[in-house]
Amino acid sequence: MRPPKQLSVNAPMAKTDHIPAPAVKRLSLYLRQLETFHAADRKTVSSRELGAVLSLSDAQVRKDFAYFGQFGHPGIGYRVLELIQRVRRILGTDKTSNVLLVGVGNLGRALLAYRGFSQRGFDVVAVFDADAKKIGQKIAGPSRLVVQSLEELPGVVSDSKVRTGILAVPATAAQGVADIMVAAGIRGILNFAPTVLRIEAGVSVSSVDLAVHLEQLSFQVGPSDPQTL
Amino acid sequence: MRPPKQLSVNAPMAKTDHIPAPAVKRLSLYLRQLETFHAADRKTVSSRELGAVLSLSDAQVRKDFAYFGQFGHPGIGYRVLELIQRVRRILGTDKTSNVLLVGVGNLGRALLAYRGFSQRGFDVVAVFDADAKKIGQKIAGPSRLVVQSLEELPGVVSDSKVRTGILAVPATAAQGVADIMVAAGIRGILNFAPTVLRIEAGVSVSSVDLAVHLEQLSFQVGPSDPQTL
DNA sequence: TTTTGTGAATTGCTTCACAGCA
DNA sequence: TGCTGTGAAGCAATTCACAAAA
Repeated sequence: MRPPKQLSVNAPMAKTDHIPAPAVKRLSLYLRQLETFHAADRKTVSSRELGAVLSLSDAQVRKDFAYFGQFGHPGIGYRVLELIQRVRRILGTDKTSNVLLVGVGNLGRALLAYRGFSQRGFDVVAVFDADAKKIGQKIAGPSRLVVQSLEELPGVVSDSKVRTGILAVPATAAQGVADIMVAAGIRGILNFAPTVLRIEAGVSVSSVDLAVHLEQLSFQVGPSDPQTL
Repeated sequence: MRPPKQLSVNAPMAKTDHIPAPAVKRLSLYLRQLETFHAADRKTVSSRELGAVLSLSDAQVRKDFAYFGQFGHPGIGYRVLELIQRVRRILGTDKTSNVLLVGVGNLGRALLAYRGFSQRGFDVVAVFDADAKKIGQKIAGPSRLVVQSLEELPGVVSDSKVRTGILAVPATAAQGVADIMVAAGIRGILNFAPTVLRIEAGVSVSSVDLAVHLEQLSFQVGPSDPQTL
């Protein structure tokens, strides 16, 4: 299955045969764990170790990386720092990218205060809200962001080359704001509103529904009232 | 090297042969959509319609429900209200359940203000933080909650029959707090800290890593700088 | 040795297609 | 007719197992 495809100075992401979505999801988890290993000064790690921490088989780990090229060193394992850099490149987070946020309610403010985004290469460069009372408000913290009107969104997208937007508005407003984002040129939306967005093909949507996660737990934990039908 | 296989789900319904995890996930999405249909006064819905909204095949929808029993009516479809009730029972959200939250930072406050939880049958009955300065603070809103010390957590768990906890603390504190939760009898943890929790079998964990979702989008959208190595 | 990378085998999930019922 | 429920088929993802490399 592998033609003599040496990847040295070539092949940025050449082999996009077809990558399972679950593998891409795990890539983020590997990256996070690799960064933990790096912080602990580990130089190399084997597929077995990395898998054990994440409750995955060693074969799973190796196959996931193999979708993207040759990353490991037989007899040694994977070099932590090298693998971090290559995974970041695959995910497109090796360079910081600009994102915008719409919806400065409780959730929006929490997301703005969340340090994890900038640590992982995402920089919130503009904030919008539909509520006229919020426009002009300064966001607490070092960001110096000021809440802008939605009307200014298209201009910001083209000026700042923003490709990704975070949607933290009520469910009833989500579709309308999403339409504005897409029309302005946004190519990916991280949606926190508990509703289905209808979006044209070519634009990616990732939805996070907090209640859904609690329901999944509820199912796994089982009914508190074990009999009953 | 096999990942641990826990989960001894005690069968609430007769036919708990083995249910695919993706099917359970979709159940939450079906429920949300059914509630939307109900709000629009729809009395029945076919697998085709329900699937179309969620971008799923009709067969997928029927098979998912079939894992749990006979829900539909040939020639009619599914009765919306009846299906809502049965899905809620399956997920264990037909009766409100008590949950607790640890970590009253930005994210924790946003989660406390999120109405979605109570709408879906979850009631946050207690809030904890490790920071002595926060203990005793009242939480804004109608809940009348007061931030408590972690030392009081075990008592609250047994008194209020809390089985689920939301973890909204920094990554460095997450494992320690999780251990306290588990020791106190918590059976399910919704974890917002970007770290892997090591938890004994029999306790479920669902992790939400906000940065991971952005990374997935980043991969799907592709590099902003398409050439380059 | 240890450990990767990968074809082959296996497991699991989704779709197909149709019997049966309203 | 319209639609569900379900075995069978098809496809996708995971695990197995081993050659090759250090």
